[in-house]
Amino acid sequence: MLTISRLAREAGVNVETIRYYQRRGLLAEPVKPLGGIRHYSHADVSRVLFIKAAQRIGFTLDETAQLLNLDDGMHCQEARAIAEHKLEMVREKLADLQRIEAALSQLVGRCEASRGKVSCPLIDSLQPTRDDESA
Amino acid sequence: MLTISRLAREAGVNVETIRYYQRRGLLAEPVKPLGGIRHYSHADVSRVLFIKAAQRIGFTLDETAQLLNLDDGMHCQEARAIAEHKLEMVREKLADLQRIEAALSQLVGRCEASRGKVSCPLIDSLQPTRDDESA
DNA sequence: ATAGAGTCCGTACCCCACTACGGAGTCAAG
DNA sequence: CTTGACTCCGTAGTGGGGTACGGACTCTAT
Repeated sequence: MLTISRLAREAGVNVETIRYYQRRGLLAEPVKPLGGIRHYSHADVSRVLFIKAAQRIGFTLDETAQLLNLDDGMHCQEARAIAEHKLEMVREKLADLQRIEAALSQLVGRCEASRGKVSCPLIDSLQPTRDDESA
Repeated sequence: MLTISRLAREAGVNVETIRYYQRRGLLAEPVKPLGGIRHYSHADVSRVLFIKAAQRIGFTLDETAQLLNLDDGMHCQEARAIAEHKLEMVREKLADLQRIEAALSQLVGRCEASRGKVSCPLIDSLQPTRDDESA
């Protein structure tokens, strides 16, 4: 069982961040033993680490809250709809990242050989294939 | 050749956003023909689309500016150092996304079958493998 | 020649995700 | 039983990434 400051330290965030996540509903506030001090578990550490990881890959706190709800368990119909939507987002991000990865690693490779100026077709790597809108 | 508002429309952003990116140095300001109006190219559209895609996968504008520098071309030594660093970030994000993808698609699969409550080990999917810190 | 739409530029404002601060309470060590 | 570190809670401030606004200018179309 951890105090709030240990939870924060183990998760690599500020104490205030924990309290902020509680206000936002991403983290439950443990019951306070009548005028005392709240206790946290290692599951809370994992939860905060997850939130931080989700943010790094571009999810907002609201989106992350939805992911956490899926983890917490909910009824199938709802869960499935949300999961499918998130899955779509995830796959788009994944595809973009893979294209960036390819472009960057090519650049590194070219740099190994050449000794002048080099550039990297990064911008092109992420252009939407325009089958749609022909304006 | 485009006006600023067409550039903005084609890239799906606000005119003010274009000007903001110029101030931040992510987009060059085309020369203004003496008391006239600036013109933009389709390359600028691509550039803005790239910025937006980079943001979706969790890069800040400063990081995105670095990626754009790589695209613009720079000297090998510098380029390579930056590219390798970004590549590392990209691969971490990729790994996290792949883990989330696996967890989500499992959840969707389970939902197909069951009809009660389901949950999804999302949090666990992103836990850092703790070889380090043994406190 | 003038109306209306668009541009230019500066400044101010907004939302999100924190982060800091301050006063009151708690708790363990000396 | 006091001191010092920590907790609790509310409220205020910060930085990133825009967004809005307003006045002067410019560029067509009529």
